[in-house]
Amino acid sequence: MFDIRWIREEPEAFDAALKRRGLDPLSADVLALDTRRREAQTALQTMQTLRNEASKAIGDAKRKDEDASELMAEMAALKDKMTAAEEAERQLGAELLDILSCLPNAPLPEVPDGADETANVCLRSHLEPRQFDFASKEHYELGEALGLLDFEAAAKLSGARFAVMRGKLARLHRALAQFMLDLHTTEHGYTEVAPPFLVRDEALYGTGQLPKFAEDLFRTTHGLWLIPTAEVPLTNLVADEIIAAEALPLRVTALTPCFRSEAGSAGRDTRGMLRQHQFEKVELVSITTPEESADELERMVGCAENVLKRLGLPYRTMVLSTGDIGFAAAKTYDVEVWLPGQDAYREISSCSNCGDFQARRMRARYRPEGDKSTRFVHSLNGSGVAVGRCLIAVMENYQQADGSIEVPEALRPYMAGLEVIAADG
RNA sequence: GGAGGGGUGCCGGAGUGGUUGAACGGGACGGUCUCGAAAACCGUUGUGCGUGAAAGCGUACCGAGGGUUCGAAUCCCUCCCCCUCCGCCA
Repeated sequence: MFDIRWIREEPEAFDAALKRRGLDPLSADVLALDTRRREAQTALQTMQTLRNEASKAIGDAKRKDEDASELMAEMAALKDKMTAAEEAERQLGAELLDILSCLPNAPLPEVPDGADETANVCLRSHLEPRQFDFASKEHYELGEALGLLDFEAAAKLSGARFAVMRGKLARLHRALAQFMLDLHTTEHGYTEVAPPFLVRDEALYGTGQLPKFAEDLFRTTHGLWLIPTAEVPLTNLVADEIIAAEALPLRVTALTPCFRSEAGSAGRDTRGMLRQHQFEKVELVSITTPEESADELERMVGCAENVLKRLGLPYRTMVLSTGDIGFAAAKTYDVEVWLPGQDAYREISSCSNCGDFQARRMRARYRPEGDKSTRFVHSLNGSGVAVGRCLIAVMENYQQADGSIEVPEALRPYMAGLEVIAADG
C-alpha cells in the first residue's frame, strides 16, 4: 500500500508509478480526499480537547462539591456534533483506505516497461534444452502410460483440475519436496516452518490478495480461506510485530499445499497437471531492512535456481515487465523451466521484492539499532520451487525412448536409490 | 459441543467511573560509585495519527466493535482469542 504522506510530498511520482502500471493518475482525487479527512480529524480533535478539559473541570468541581450542571449541559449539547464528527472522520478514512488498498505496488526503476509478458527480459539461462532422438512426450502422456498418473480418478473425486498420482510417481513428488526443503534449510539458511493452511481475512489483506482478488481464492463455510501460497502465512508471521534489527534478515521456508480457484483461466492449460486447483509448493520468504532487500532478491532467485541446477533441469531467468508483475510486487524474477513435451519454457518459480507494500498493510516494522523510532520492513517471497510443476519438468526432461523416467541423481537418496521409474510402477 | 476462568505496557501484575498512558515488581538502556565487576542508588524506557522547521502541543489506543455517561481500563451488549475440566476426535 502506498504511504499517504509520500503521495502528499510527491504526487507526480505517485501518478508516474500508477502510469507504469497502466493506471490513470489519481493524486488529485486522493489528495482532495486526504485533505477533507484531515480537516475532519482536526475538527474532531478540537472537540475532544474541549470535552476532555470540561470533563476534568467537572470532576474537580464535583470533588469540591460545587455545581457543574451548566458545564455538563454544555457538554451534553456538544455530543451530537461529536458523534457526527466521528462518523465523518471514520467515513473519509475508510474511503481513502478503500482506494489505497486496491492500488498495486510501484515498480522499481529498473523494471522494464511493457504491457504484458512479451516485454519480459531474459537475464540468463542454464543448460541447453536436451535434444531427443525420439519424439518427446508431455508429462501426462508419460504418466498415464506408466499407470501412475490418473486424471479420471481425480475427476471422479473432485472434478477438473485435479490429479491422482500413484506409486513411484507419488514418491518422486514427495522426494522432490523433501529435497528442496533440505536444500533450503541446510545450505541456504532458511528456517523450516509448518504453518496453517487456513487463514483469516486479515492475513490475506496483509499480503495483498484481499480485498481485490477474493475470486481467485477458496473460502470455507467458517469464513477462513485456503491459502493460495505459503507466502500468506509465512509473511504474516511478522504482522503487527516490531522486530529488533539484529534479527534481520528473517528467512523462512515451508512446504504447503496451495489452493487456487483459477477463476480467470478457463480453457488455459486444461490438460495435465500444470494448472491445478491444488498443488504443493516450497515457498521462501525473507524479511529484511529496506537497504538489504535488493540484494536479498538476487540471493533468493539464486536459491530457486539452485534447485533446478541440482536437478539438472534447463531453465532461464526473466525480469518481469511492469505489465506482468503481481499486485504486491515492486520487482519480480520468474524462473522458467524447459518442458520438452511443450517445446517451451514455463514458469516454475516467481521471486518478488514487495518493498514495504505488504509490511505497511500488516504493520510489520523493525527498530534500527540505536534508534527509537520504527521503520517498515521489506518483504520478499519466492517459490523454491513449485513441486507439481517441477515433477512435470523432471518427467519430461528425464524421459527415455521406452517411456520410462530416469530419476535425477539428486533425488535418488530420497527414492531408496531407485534409478528409473518404469511401467511396472 | 457442554461448564467454568481469563485477555492491561518488553514480562509479571494492580487498578472505589473523575488529572491513569496507566501503581508496584522484574527486565532493558543511560548514569553515579569502583582499578574493574557485582551490589546499591538515581534516571530513562509504548504505538499510531494530526499539527509544527524543530522543540513541542493535541488526539486516540488497557483483545475487537458498539452502547451508557459531562467523563469508561473500570458499567452494559455483541464478537474474537487464550486457559482448565467434561464429551468427541487424528
